[in-house]
This record gives sequence, structure tokens and C-alpha cells, in this order.
Amino acid sequence: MPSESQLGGEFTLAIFKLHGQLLAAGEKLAEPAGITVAWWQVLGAVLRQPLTASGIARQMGITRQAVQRIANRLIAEGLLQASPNPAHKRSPLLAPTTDGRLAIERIAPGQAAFSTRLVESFGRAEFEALISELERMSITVDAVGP
Amino acid sequence: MPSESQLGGEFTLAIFKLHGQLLAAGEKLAEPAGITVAWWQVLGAVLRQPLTASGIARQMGITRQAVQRIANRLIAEGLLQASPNPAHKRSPLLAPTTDGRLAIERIAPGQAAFSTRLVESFGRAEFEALISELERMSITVDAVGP
DNA sequence: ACCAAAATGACAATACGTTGTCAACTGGGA
DNA sequence: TCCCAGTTGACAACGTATTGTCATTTTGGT
Repeated sequence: MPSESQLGGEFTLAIFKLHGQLLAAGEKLAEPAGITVAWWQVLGAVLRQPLTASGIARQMGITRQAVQRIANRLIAEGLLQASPNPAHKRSPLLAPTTDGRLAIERIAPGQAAFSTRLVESFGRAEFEALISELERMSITVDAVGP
Repeated sequence: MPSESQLGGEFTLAIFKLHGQLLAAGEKLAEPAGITVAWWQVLGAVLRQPLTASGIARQMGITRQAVQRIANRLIAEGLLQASPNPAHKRSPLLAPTTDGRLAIERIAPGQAAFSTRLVESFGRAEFEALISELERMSITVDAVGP
């Protein structure tokens, strides 16, 4: 019978490994569109409605500085545009440009195809159950975490 | 009914979130010992037997350059020592120093306690099942990945 | 209305990972 | 024996994320 400590280690290892695999898969999907996974995530966050840099950061769960650097770069590349924000003079609302939307649209089919292969290979019911368990685990980690 | 594309996105999000949570938890555990999670991983890899930097990298699944940079730092900090490698003149065997082992030992109790809380809160049987499913998912991603 | 606290963008330093390149070393086949 | 391919460490450039600090802007309580 494995110790709790061992189980914790195995779980962490499994999550780290999957994180690496999904990141690598994302890079392969995003690269043909000339963007990175991080750019993809930032553009994806403002597809439905404009957000400020800080707002994107909150939604993504990373620091606002990290988002800000990528947003600045995306604006320089012409994939993101800043519009004046009535609610905050220093914090413009960010939205994708036409080029930005095109980049995301170029990725979408590959992402959908990959997801479909993944769900069908793993089993749809099991896939949905796994997501549920991961979300429950996330809550548990927050609850007991050091 | 969610589309496969949505499910893929939810799954990726769940993994990324847990990765971030576990990384943060690891940092909290390792910090009192004066080391980082990356240092912990490298030291942990040579606890049982000395390895070369490239060997550690293979075991950890990251590039040898990343390990090399951390190993050089650990040697400078006196936590890791290099012994001549009969099998390769340029690639010394790396092993923890006494200080290195002490650092790991200072982390172990906290890690064990955190793991125990996690396993007991989540449910031991469900925890073990989740690890199994994650490993199966890892294999599936490798199989269908882009 | 005013003032302190919170939010925000800019900037710097740092950690960690990647790819690419180069020279030195190792090992195996002609 | 010799040479070539693979391994390895060093170094550089880059992408991403963090923390910390600063000045500016917004907001909420008195």
C-alpha cells in the first residue's frame, strides 16, 4: 500500500507531465498561425468581450504584469487593439483586431480536431468524469493547501 | 451537451489550474528550506544514486541545459557535489552534499503532511483512481497528440 | 469634499524553461 | 587504427511567469 506521501508525489508528477504534454500540443497547434500559446490565451480571453489587462489576468489566474507584457507585444504585432476605457483613464479595454481574430480562427479547427480525437479515444463519459474530478481536486487543494 | 472542443478546453484549463496550484504549494513547502521547487526536483533525483546532469534531465523529462544551469547553481550553493565520472571525462556524477540532504529532509515532513491532508480530504480510493485516469490520459495524449 | 486604500501600468530583477550552436569527449564500424 | 555519429557541457538568445517598486488613477468611507 503506497504512503500518502508517495500518492501525493505520483499525483503531482502526473499533473506536471500532462501540463507539459498539453503545452507542447498547444504549441504545435498555435505555431502555424504564427502565435504562441500565451498569445492564444490572451487573445482568447477577449474574443467575446473587451477586457482590461488586469481583467484578463484575473480571468487567466496569472499576474497582471505577465498579461501586460504579452498584451503590449500583441498590440505591437497588430493582433490586439486598445480602446479608451471610460471607467479607467489608464487602463484601456483590449480587443482583438481582425488579424487577431484570423489567427485564432486558423487555430480553431486543429484544436477541435485534437479535442475530438482525445475525447473519443479516452471515452466521452470518462473524459467528462475526469474533468469533474479534477475540478473537485482543485477545490480540495485550495482547501487543504499549505 | 458540450462539444468535444469545449471539453478539451475545460480539461486543459483544469490541468493548467492544478499545475499552478501544485507549483504554488511546492514553493510554500520548499521556501522555508531555502530552496526552490526546481532545486528540490534536481536534488530529489540524485538522492538514491548519483547521476550526470544529462541523466537527471532524462529522468525529469526536461532539457539537459535546464538541469545543467540548476546543477551549476546548486554546486555553487554547496548543496550538490560533482565527483569524477570514470565513464565520461566531461560529465561528472552529481550527488547531494550533507547540506543538500538536510534541505530535502527539512521539506519532507511538510510534504508528507500536505499529501496526507489531500488524500484524506479527497478520498483515498478516489485519489488513487484519479492518478490512474491521469496516467491513462497521458498515454492517450501521446497517442493522438498533434 | 477629502483623504486613505486599492487598482493599474511601467519598469527592473529574477527564476525557469526552450532552441540553437560550438567544442570536447565517447563509442562503434570500416 | 581511424573516423564519424552521438553525447555532453558551455554559452547565448528568447519566451514566460514571478516579485517588488513606483507614480497615477479610481474608489470608498468619513
